[in-house]
Amino acid sequence: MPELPDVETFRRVLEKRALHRAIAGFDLEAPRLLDGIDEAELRKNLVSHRFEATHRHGKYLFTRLDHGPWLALHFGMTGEPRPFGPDEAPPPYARFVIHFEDGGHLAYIDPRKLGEIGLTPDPQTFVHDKGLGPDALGLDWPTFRALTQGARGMVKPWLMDQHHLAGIGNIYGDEILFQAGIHPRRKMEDLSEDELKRIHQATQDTLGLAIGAHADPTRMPPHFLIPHRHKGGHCPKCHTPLAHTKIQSRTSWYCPRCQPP
DNA sequence: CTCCATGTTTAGAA
DNA sequence: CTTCTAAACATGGA
Repeated sequence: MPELPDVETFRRVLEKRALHRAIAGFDLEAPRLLDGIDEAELRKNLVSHRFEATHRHGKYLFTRLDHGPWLALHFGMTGEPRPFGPDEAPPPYARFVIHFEDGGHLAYIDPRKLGEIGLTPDPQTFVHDKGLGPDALGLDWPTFRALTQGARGMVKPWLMDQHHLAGIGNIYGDEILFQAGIHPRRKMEDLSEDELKRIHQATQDTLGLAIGAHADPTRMPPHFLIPHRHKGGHCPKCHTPLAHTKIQSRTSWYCPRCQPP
């Protein structure tokens, strides 16, 4: 699930459930998740401290500790934060569980262990070091247009490249191009100003509506592609059977009528 | 058993 | 140098 709307939803969960609570300790079942730090360093930075703020950039979630540094979380393909109570058992696939002194817990669940847990002095430094582009949400048209200047290659991979824009993955890349009426294999250098504008608008609208739906596919607006992007699915706008193709070894779903080549 | 999966990185081909 | 493809990572679900 973790693309920008999912991670924004996670951020709101942490904002409500993880701040200002003293950390008693943690269990780390999958040390491979650590990125650039070891368990001892993580322990030194978390234990007896508390989270005081949250921030999101693209698919990364940050929480600031009371002594300055930020915990940086990436959720891979299957990661998700999940708070649970003092008398509850940890959820399945809890790879990293923070225990608060008040008895509550915060689990980081990740069946496939493709996520990342790290520390950074601040999100700006982190974003710079990773070479991430600006956050896809809230990007204005002049900035978006400037980013696309000189861009080449297929539009879908361009949108999904975190160095251009941060936050769009395979699912929302399809959704944005569907809403914009652009075929995923169209080339950046062939897109008109009007088409780029449609992609920009669709990006803002799609991400905003998805966040409004708490990134829950069952709560997406009726004109969304997401609930239909599977075998036998039809276009929610014109009812044409959906088509799919492999782009960069990922499946892209689109409507062959609303998104002509 | 086989195929597919929301991400990122990397090797190799073109 | 850039673009594109395939695969690897680890694991579960259909």
